[in-house]
Amino acid sequence: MNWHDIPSLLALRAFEAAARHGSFSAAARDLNVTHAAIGQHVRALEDHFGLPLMQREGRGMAVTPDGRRLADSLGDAFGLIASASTDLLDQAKTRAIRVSITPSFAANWLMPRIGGFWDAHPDIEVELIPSMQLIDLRRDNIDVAIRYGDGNWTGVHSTPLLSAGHTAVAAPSYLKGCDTDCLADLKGSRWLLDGNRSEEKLWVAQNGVDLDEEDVTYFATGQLSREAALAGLGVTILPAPVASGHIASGALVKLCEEIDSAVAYHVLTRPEAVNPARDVFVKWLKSQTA
Amino acid sequence: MNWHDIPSLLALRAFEAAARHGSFSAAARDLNVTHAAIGQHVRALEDHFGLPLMQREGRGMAVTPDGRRLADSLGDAFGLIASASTDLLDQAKTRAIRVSITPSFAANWLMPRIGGFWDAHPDIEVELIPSMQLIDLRRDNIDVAIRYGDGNWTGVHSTPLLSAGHTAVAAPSYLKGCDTDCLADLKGSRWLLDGNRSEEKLWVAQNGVDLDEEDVTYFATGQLSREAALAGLGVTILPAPVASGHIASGALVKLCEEIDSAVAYHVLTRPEAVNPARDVFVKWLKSQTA
DNA sequence: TTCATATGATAGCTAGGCTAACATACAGAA
DNA sequence: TTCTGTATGTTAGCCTAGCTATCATATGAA
Repeated sequence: MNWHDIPSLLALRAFEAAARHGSFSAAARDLNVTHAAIGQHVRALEDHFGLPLMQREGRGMAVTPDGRRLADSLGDAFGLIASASTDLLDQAKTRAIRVSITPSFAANWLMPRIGGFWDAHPDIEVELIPSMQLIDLRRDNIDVAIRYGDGNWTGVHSTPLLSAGHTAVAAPSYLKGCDTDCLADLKGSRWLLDGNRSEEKLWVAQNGVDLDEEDVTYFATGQLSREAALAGLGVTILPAPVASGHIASGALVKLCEEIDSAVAYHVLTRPEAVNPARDVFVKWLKSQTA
Repeated sequence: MNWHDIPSLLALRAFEAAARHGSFSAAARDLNVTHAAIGQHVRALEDHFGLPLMQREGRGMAVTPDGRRLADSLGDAFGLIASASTDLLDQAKTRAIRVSITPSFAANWLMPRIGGFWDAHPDIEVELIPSMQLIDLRRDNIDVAIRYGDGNWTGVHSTPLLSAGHTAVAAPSYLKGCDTDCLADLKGSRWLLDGNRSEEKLWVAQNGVDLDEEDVTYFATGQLSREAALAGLGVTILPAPVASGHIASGALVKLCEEIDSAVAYHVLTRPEAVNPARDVFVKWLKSQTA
């Protein structure tokens, strides 16, 4: 396709609108520009083709036979473009929004609540994608990601969803009635920690417990350390939203909780991506923590 | 047609080229932009539609099924636009170029020569439009105008074609052998002048003849005054190119001629209008005065 | 004649489109 | 395995195509 002989697509669009309306002013209103812009485009096309396309007729403009032929072809072409665009937008509206969440957050916070979203929005399908890492929203085609941290990530828009201070918990069977007021009271316990979470070790150290002098077992994932605690094997540390579910069910007991934590669960999105359904879901997420 | 839901036409063009080539770099070469421009456009479209359109595949890019559907529609649409544009350009190439000339210039300078142009360029049709006034090239759909004056017109490109100093002439039958060296020698003659040409009166006055003391008849048009002179009724003043034809035929005798005149015949065009045939004709016009 | 609404013309503004430059990734040749 | 050519990814910053604002003239209805 030799684009050299084809004039400005914006000029062609302006001309097609002017020809369809028989008026520069009406075309301007249609395209949200001034009549001057339409006029300039049409003149430029007449210069490019070396033929008059429209001419004055009273207050409006009449299309010449040459102009009529061009306008008809352009109408067909832009009609195809409009149809293809609309079809794709409709298709995008029907696809599930892809949400990346950590497995623990999904199990303990989101799943218990997602039924409410489905009830309220049966027209919006949500595809939950468990993932442990911070992903690339664009490359991985993710609409929303929920991640635990300080929210200071580049390239995405992040808003805090809910606070997630560290919480020390253990199974009732492990505690056997032991009383605790602070982390230091837990000295001598068996610690079950996620080897990846240096923040947890820091929190414990900052609260009077030297982990180097404690009985600590490090697990490859937080899920494994959590399951070990649920089995009554010792004390573990969970983010508050994850812990709350287990505590409510009585499977774990809250021993000590971090107040005013800098870390939280955040909602990550790409604002340049237009997606109304994604926006509805994010709004619902935030309504669950109000 | 709701243009609000339709993304940038330039972005759609970039995407169609990338899809057709399976490569940002090849599309860039096709459209004479950088691969970065293509990449940005495709990403912007993916954000607009909320769907991936192309994805990495080794060194090139593969089109997704959604992208393929869009690309096919765009290919059809841009094909229509290309066809319509090319057809109109071809049509413009075949139409006659419209040349506006004054009747006297046509009769005395152009018509004796135009046969040479037709012989050299049988493929270019020239439509001669006699007109007395300076016209609006665009409004009147004129490709070339040839006009007499100082060339200082706004809104058009003018280049001098041939000098056109004033020339005093009379029929041999009127002169009856009278000898002249300058205009002053013509005192006492009957002057036949175009009432519209104040420049001619000025020239005569500047060369020693007070027309207020002469026998002067003013005509409504230059043609009438010229025909009166051809009939032997007196002395008239013509632009040199108009006079030269009559002098060569012996119908008129040159009495006195203006040297280094500021006025000339000029070729007027609109450079913003693209028209190769017009350019060929203008080039030929200038070759006739080299 | 007056008034509303059209197009014509153009100086000047601005943001969409692009480039330049540097990055990483892929694939084939040596 | 290494090197090289060529692909895409990213982004700061430039710039001109596209537009607006403004004032002009022209048209047609009241």
